Amino acid sequence: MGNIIDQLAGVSLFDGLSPQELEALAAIAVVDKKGKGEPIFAEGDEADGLYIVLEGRVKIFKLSAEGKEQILHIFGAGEPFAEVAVFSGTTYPAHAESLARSQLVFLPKDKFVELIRQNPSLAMNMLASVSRRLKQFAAMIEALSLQEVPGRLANHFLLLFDQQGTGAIQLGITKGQLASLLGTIPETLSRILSRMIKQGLIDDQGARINILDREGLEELATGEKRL
Amino acid sequence: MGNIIDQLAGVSLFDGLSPQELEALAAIAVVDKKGKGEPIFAEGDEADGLYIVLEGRVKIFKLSAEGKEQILHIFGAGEPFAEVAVFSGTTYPAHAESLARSQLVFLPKDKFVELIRQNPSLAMNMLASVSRRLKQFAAMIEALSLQEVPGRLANHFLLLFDQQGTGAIQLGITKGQLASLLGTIPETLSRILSRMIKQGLIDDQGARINILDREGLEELATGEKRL
DNA sequence: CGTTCTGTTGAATACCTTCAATTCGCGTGG
DNA sequence: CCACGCGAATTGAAGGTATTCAACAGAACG
Repeated sequence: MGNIIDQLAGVSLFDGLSPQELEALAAIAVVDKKGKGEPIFAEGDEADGLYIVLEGRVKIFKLSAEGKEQILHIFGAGEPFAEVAVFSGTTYPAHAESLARSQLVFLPKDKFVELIRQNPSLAMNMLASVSRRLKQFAAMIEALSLQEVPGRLANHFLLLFDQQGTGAIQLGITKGQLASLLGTIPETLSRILSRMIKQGLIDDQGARINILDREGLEELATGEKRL
Repeated sequence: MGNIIDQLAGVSLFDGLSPQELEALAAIAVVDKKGKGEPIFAEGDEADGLYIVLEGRVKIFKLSAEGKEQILHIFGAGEPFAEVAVFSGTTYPAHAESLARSQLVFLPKDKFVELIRQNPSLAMNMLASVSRRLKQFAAMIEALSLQEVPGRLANHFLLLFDQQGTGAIQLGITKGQLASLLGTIPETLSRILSRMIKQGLIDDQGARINILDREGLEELATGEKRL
């Protein structure tokens, strides 16, 4: 199917690959569809390869003994995940679940490693991708350890603001998921949102948040001020 | 200096490289010595390359606005750090400081990237290294978000137990540094240690800790029990 | 129109941090 | 060799932030 090749060509991880190389990729690719809420793999599962999201959304998360979840990442179209599985260890280090009707590409470990070996550009792209991920995780550790929930939330809003270029932010996920992404629980998030509203920092319209006072959020994020 | 080549040959990141390749590495390597407490780079500094610890210890850490520090990693002999700088972004994402009299090798970004391009094995080794790091960070996020300090500490002890293969653990760092690594402060660590002692889980001899009840620590780490 | 999932709010509690005061350990200099 | 001094570690009391548990409101969905 030329279709798969076209879709792979749009994945930034594969930027700079020749048509032949893309074809080699497509040759080993397996398309997989998942419904909303359907698990993709569980932590500890045998790791046979990595995935790329063609369509939909996927969450990567850890679970505590008591069932609390910490979302590590939410991936959308064009993003690869579980690359770690290919290069380190034999099992997946976290859970993956589809958040919507999704279309995925699975690339088997062994064959993919061969392609990387033969392909310096692909290797560099992989390194860039994993390194970016590492930086994001470092920022997450910093946030969890050195900031309180209001600061983390303010940070998140500012990030979305910059990404979306508008004061009318789309969360893109439920508030419960946002709480889990920030390392807290829905109740706490709800309380902090209402405090932010009371102070005129934001306006809450459900899945859309309006940034009313960017300055104020920045002061929260840097710890200069508190709610 | 053949000396440098020998030392680089002992670095696992360079496993599988031919003598010529090692020589090419040595040709671009710059040796650097740092004293105890001396900064190596600061977060936000222009990132020109990566480092390898030949001797000594280096801590990588984030700082909060109020000056609290979160240690991300402590590296010893043979370990590379700041690889991220080479592949993603132009500035270092955290601070680095020497914890002892250290000898470092600096590898300039541009030249090192060239070597990777020409060297699939080196690329694979780099990918494995960064991926391992990513897994460690994921575990750290999990710990910070889903475990309380006693659980994190128990986990850390169990890790050292397995690494060192003996119940007489050497911390290798000060308790203050351990606190920062676990995302807490010395006072809290101290209190929890004394509770662990009271319950007969461990015995505290300063820089050495004796594991008296591995089972009990595991129950703490999994959340089955609390202090 | 009812059922279910998501989100909100309140009260009580738990955990960790902050601040302050000692104590301990150890290297340095007398 | 001992005494001093300084940083590291410990301990206590008070306070703050986030979680837990429970009840309820609201939105989404069939």
